[in-house]
Amino acid sequence: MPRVGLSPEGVVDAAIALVDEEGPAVLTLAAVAARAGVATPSLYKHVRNLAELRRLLTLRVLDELTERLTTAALGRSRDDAVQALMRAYRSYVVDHPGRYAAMEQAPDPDPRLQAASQRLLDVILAVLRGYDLAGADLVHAARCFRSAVHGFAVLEAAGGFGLPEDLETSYQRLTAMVIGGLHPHPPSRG
Amino acid sequence: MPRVGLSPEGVVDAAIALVDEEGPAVLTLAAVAARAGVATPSLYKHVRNLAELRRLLTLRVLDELTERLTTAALGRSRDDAVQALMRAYRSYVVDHPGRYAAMEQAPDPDPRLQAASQRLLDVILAVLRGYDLAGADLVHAARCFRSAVHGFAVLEAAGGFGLPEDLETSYQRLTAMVIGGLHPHPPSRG
DNA sequence: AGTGCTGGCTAATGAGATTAGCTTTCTAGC
DNA sequence: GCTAGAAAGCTAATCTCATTAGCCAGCACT
Repeated sequence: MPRVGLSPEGVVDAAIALVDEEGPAVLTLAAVAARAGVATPSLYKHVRNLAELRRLLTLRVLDELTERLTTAALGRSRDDAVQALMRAYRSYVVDHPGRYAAMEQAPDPDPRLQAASQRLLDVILAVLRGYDLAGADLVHAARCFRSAVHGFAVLEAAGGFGLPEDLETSYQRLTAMVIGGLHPHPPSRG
Repeated sequence: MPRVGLSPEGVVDAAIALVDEEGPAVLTLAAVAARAGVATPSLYKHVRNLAELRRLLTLRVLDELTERLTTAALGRSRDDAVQALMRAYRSYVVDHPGRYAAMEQAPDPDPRLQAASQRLLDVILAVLRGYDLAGADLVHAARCFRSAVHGFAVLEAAGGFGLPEDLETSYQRLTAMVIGGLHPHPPSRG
């Protein structure tokens, strides 16, 4: 039997293609093996087990996302940069909803994942530092940013927005809300 | 063998207790059966299958959440109500992170689930109507609210906020951000 | 041509979901 | 109290999938 020439990256490629096409629920070693043209046990020559494959998948997605965010933020600052970041984030999710939904949520002690999360966070922090934020305020702002953006992403990727109103418009409102939250607040009228 | 006196509700109770204690990953029929003191196949007398159990779990969580939000919003309006809603939402997640994380995300055609989602949405819409929002604007506002609140909830329930800064403070900032987004915007300074 | 590593395979084990079919416990009605 | 039938449990069996063990061929380098 001719060798397929698989590699850890190739296995992740197959897994990514799979979840892109059929959603995160069908991510099994059996399905990945079938798509890679190989028997299931052969995958173990490249990845330790299913959990590891999930981890590598998450890593890949985090890196792709960071790449897009970095590119989008380059040469921009403050509101302009926040807007670019948010646009880039959603464009990734819209382009690859299955991939985004397949990402692991639980915190993972794997240092590669920690590093990837940190890189993603760093891009966000770099942009937020453009406002006069420091220390704890910067952390709180980053959490607010992530909550809004990730919340929208999860809901959209999972098909959680049922109504027909335009999602692009909703996202613009969300963007305005986030940007508004980064500026000093006028007195509220209740 | 004496009957355990199980019921669909009892099975869901066991599943809830399980995910509360050990997280969403261990939700299997085998584990639920063990906790209920019954052999795995016996569960099929009460729920059609694992997917159905997940659905019932989600339904239960949605209803509990709606109950809390409804109580919190009663007698309040506008910023006061939004604040109460958000506080109640997070308190539920903090009280039962496993339960929240175990909820199904994918849209489900089951009419019971659709109805439960609608009830939850209705509470939010009722509060947001206190601002001068109508039609599409109301929908966009509700989506922003859900994104922020659900995003924070998911990240917190999954342990996604690694840094030591106070989460309560972060959530207050998020609340301020959401409320700010519901008021007319002052001109931005970039 | 020879050797060793590597990637692929088959066989086997074990968990978990699901189905079939049997048995026992309640409950209602007599 | 006695019994028929439904309901609720159980065991046995099947299927899918993850994982491990152990075998064999292709490839790289001598």
